[in-house]
Amino acid sequence: MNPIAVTHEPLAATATSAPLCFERGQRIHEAGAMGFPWRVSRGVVRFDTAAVDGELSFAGLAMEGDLVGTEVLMFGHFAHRATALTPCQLEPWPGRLDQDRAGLLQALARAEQRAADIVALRSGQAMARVCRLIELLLPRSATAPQRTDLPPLRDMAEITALTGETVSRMLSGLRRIGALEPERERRGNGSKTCRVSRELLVAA
Amino acid sequence: MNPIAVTHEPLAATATSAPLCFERGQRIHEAGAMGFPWRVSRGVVRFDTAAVDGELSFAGLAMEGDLVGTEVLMFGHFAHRATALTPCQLEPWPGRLDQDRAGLLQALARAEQRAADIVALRSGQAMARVCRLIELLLPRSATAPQRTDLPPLRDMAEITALTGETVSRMLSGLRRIGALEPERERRGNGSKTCRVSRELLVAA
DNA sequence: CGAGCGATTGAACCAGGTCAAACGGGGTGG
DNA sequence: CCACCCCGTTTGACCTGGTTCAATCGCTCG
Repeated sequence: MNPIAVTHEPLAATATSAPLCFERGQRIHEAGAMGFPWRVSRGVVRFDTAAVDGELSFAGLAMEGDLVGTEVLMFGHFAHRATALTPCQLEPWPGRLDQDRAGLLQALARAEQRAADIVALRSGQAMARVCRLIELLLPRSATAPQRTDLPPLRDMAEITALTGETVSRMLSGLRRIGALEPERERRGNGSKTCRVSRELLVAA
Repeated sequence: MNPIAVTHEPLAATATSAPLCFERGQRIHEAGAMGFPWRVSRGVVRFDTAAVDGELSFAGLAMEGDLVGTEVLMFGHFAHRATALTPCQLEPWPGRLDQDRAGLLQALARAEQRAADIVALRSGQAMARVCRLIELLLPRSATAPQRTDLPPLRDMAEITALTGETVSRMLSGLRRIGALEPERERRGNGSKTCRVSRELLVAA
């Protein structure tokens, strides 16, 4: 559908220097597949890992500036499945193959920060978790309009360790107090753009 | 008490090449303090970070082989408070200051693994979480006796996102079925060494 | 001995899970 | 064009696992 978006195989093989775009829900790479590391230049990426029982389960997020799949430089294949949680854009990393110590250090610090974020996303009351998640999904630039394509309920539920029903109830609550407003003009895919009021969000 | 253990200040300043030992509960470094990165050679370290409200809250774990405080190489100070969750031993990292790309890559992969572990520690039923935590605290070597100094209830509660009361009930349950057995001969500090049956643990 | 603190246990409560029904919108086939 | 289906979402009613509050215990240290 999106002419820019392509499937994993060719892009992983070419490691072109052009950034690549993915739509909400699109697979970026499969666990165990081979490829190269990426850097998220826009959007949010979801990781899933194979649990002991073989089931894939939520394992983490990567956001603007984070690296994706650095483990291929060690193990030769991706440890997690990566999916676009919001429309997002990735660029090959490192741009040049010289040893990028500073980049790695930064990635390490970011990874730890991200881990702390995720712990926070799964702690506390249901409403607070959902609000934190929405906040995380808002575009980083403060000037940008506060609107976002919310991921499917199922994703939000797995990320916050709640059930879909509970997330739905929380979203309803947010709509009721005006913190969240559905926008007309839905695109062909199931995405539902919402206008978000940051103030009401943190208040809720 | 332990003659090997020393407080944070001197060791952070010296960055000696000798490994350092900490007892259960001992502070390793404070958030915001200056110092050098470490590598955990034995035991488990707990991180706490200042939340938005200024409160310190659980943010992660570092286990055997993980790096601690690499962010000082970027920011000049520690991002988290680090505390010894079990008796543990740290060594300065890197041993030599040449660019250790492989080490950094490994650290990155480990950090992601750790993040996934922690997500797992805070998901699912209370009993399962407590069991997973205990398993994580067991010494890594398969040959070693399956015993461990359990951290204070308060720590276990914060790590698993449960209450102290619930953790206590779960531990009582594990003792009842013989998966956990308190050992006599308690040391001076509050530590309670326990014998653990891995089989019964995973069964519970 | 008594103070203090963590751990344990009990009882009541409630936030969120579970189950089930209904809704809505997009796609498909007639 | 409409009928139908599919699937994600919404909403309600009920249930329960874990929290909360509180009382007690046990150990350590003054």
